[in-house]
Amino acid sequence: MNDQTSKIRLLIADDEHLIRGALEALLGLEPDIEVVASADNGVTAAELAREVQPDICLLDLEMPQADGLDAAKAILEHGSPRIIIVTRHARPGVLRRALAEQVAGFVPKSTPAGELANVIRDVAAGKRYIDPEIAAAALTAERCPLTDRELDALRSSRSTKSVQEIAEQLFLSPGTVRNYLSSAMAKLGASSRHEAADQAWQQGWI
Amino acid sequence: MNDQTSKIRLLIADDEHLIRGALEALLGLEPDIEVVASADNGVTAAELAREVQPDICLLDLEMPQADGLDAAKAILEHGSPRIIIVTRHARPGVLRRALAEQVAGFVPKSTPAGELANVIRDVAAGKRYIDPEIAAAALTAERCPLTDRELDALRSSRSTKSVQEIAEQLFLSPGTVRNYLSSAMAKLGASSRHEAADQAWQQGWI
DNA sequence: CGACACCCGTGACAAATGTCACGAGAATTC
DNA sequence: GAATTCTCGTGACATTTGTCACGGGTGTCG
Repeated sequence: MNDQTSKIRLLIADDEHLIRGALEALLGLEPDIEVVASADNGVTAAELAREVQPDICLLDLEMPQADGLDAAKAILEHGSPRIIIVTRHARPGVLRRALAEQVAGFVPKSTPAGELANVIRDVAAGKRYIDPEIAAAALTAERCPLTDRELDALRSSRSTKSVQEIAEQLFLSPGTVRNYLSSAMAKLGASSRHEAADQAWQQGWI
Repeated sequence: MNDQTSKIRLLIADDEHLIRGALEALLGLEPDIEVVASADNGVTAAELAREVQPDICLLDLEMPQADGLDAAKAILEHGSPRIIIVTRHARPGVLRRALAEQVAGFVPKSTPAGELANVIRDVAAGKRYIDPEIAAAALTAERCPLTDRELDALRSSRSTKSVQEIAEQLFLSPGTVRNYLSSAMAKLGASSRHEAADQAWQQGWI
C-alpha cells in the first residue's frame, strides 16, 4: 500500500462545509498526512473513495443522503480503506453497529483536536482506536431489552403521531400497537411513547 | 485599537474541541489573524474576553452553561469587541435576537471554510455580515402569531411533560394552560403540543 | 410432551389531552 | 357611554392515551 516515505492519503466527509474545511486545514498541517478527497454527503463520499482509493476515510456520522455507516458499508464494497467514524452524539448502539461494519476508529467531536492526527496515524498503522468514554458506555449499557415489534412501534412513533397511523403503517390493530408501546415504556421507565422513543434512539436501538 | 500593521485578535468559543481546534488551525493560517483565546463554553468565553480584550469574538450558538447569545451579552458589558455568531441550525428568530444584541456577524456552519476569514476581516473593518440565506428566511418568515402566555406555555411544555406541572410552573390552572396550548396548536397547525413546541423552537420563538 | 417466549388481538378502565362555549377585564373606536 | 376587539381565565365535554387482564397462535428448547 503505502511505504514509509509516502503520506497517508485521507478522505474527509462532513456535511458542514465550515468544519470540513477546518479539518482539512488542521490535518493538512501534518507533514505525513495528505487530504486527497472531501465530500459533503455519504453518497459522493463513496464515489470518491472508489476513484481515489484513499488509505483512510474520516466520515461524519450525521450526514444527509447516506450517513456515515451507510457510506462505510458502500465504501468497503469496492476497496479496503480503514474507516474512522466521527460523531457529535456518540450513542452506544451506534458504536456496536459501526464495529459490525469493520470500522477501525470511532471518535466523538469532543476529542481534542491534536489527538485526531495521532488517531489517524494509529489507524493507518493497522491499529484500531475507540474513544474510551464511548467504549465504557457501550460496555456498561445493557443489551436492548425490547422485542422486534416493540422496536418497530417505537420507530414508527417517532415519525407518526397517532396510534391509528402507526397501526396502519405496521398493519396491526390499534390495540396491539398500544400494547407494544406500553410494554416498551414499562421496560424503559418512560411515561410517554415519545420519551420511550427518544431513549431508544439515544441508545442507538432504532 | 489596532492599526494597519497589527493582526486581528480573535477569540474562539465552541464546545466541540475537535472543531475549535480545527478552526484555530484554519484561521491561524491567515497572516492577518491571530487567535488569542479559546473557550469551550459561554461563561469562560466571557471571562477570557474581559481579560484579553480581543477584537473579534467568534461564538458558537449551541454551548453548555451559557449559549452564544448569553455570552455575547456578557461580553459586551465589559468591552466592545465585534461579535460573530456561528450556528449549526440557523433559525430566523435567533437571528432577530442576535441582532438585538448588537451582534455584528451571523454565519451558519454550512458556510464554505474559505469564506470565514473574509467575514472576519469584513467585520473587523467595521462592516456587518449576515448570511444571505438566513436573512431571506428571517424576512419572509411572518412575525410570531402567538401571545406571550402561549409562548410561556410552549416553553414549559418542552421541558415538562404533564399539563399539571406546566400549570404549577406558570402559577395557572391546568385548564388555562390547555387552552393556551390548544390555541397555539391551532395557530401553528400542529396536532400535539410537542409538535407545536417544536415548530415554535424551529422558528426561534422560544 | 410441557415450559417458555414472542406475536397478535380484544375489551374495559382511569387519566391525560384537546376542543369548545362562556365570562371578566383592558384598550380602542364611534 | 356603547360597541368592539383583544387577551387572559374557567369549567364542561369527547377523544386519545396508557394500563391491565385475558386468550389464542406460533416456534424453540429441555
